Amino acid sequence: MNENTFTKPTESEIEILQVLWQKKQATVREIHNVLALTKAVGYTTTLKLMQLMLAKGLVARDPTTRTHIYTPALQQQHAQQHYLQKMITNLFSGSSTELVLQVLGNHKTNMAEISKIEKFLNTIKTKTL
Amino acid sequence: MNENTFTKPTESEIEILQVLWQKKQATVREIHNVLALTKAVGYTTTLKLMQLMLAKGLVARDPTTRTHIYTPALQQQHAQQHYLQKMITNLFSGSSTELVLQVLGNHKTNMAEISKIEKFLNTIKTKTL
DNA sequence: AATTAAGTACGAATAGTATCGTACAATTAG
DNA sequence: CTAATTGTACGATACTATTCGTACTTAATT
Repeated sequence: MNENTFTKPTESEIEILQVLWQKKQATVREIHNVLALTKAVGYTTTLKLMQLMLAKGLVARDPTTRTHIYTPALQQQHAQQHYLQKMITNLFSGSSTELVLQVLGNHKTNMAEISKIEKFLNTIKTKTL
Repeated sequence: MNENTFTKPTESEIEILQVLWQKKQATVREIHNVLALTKAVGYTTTLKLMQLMLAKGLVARDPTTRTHIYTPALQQQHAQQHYLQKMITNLFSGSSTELVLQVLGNHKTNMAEISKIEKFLNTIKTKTL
């Protein structure tokens, strides 16, 4: 698997990646414990999924230790871009601005965050001019 | 199917809904023609999908005419919110602001759109104060 | 009226995803 | 040293989604 090729993770795989992105690395047990907090799933199911993800090149692992340690092999930002693009196309008729407005309208955003966004808009402006 | 119950459309179903949301209403043939522009798919496949969507309550149709006319039964905004929420949770570690910044960074946004966003941020500000 | 064209209905095959039981291996506890 | 515990490997199964062929129906054309 070439690292430029984006292998689309399934929904379950994204849940696992999400944990890996946050922890940087984790064992199957650790990931399973996190998933088990929000849904009923057997340990071997998580294990199997991660083995499949390894085959797809979505994760890497250190097999030298008895308990394998997994790391994400797909950058979070790559996945973010892929799914954002798909979402803009299929759900927002191609308008990224509509998506932004929808998010801002539906989620509490505090002052610090608003400032961050405003600051970012200003840098875009200077480039646009 | 109760209208408060959100039946999660599959990916193919969203593609069909996208066409319906834009056209407001359409026949199977019309939708199929649009889908055929971007992917190879048989007419009866599209038909079958739409019949399944009818059963799920994702679309409605007027069967009094020979060629049934379909309308979306799921509001675009509801689908948008559902998938945005999921995306924020699974791909952006729960941070809607991160998502906004990512979108703004990856998509050309012209002055008119920037202003629209800034205006919206200002209305949020007054509510936050 | 008969033929062709355009439509719906739906069973069945295929493909993709998720789930878990069981076998086996290695480590740890007694 | 033997048991129990904890881990990996992987086949089998169930579930979900997608695809399309074929039968049938209705309308239009000749």
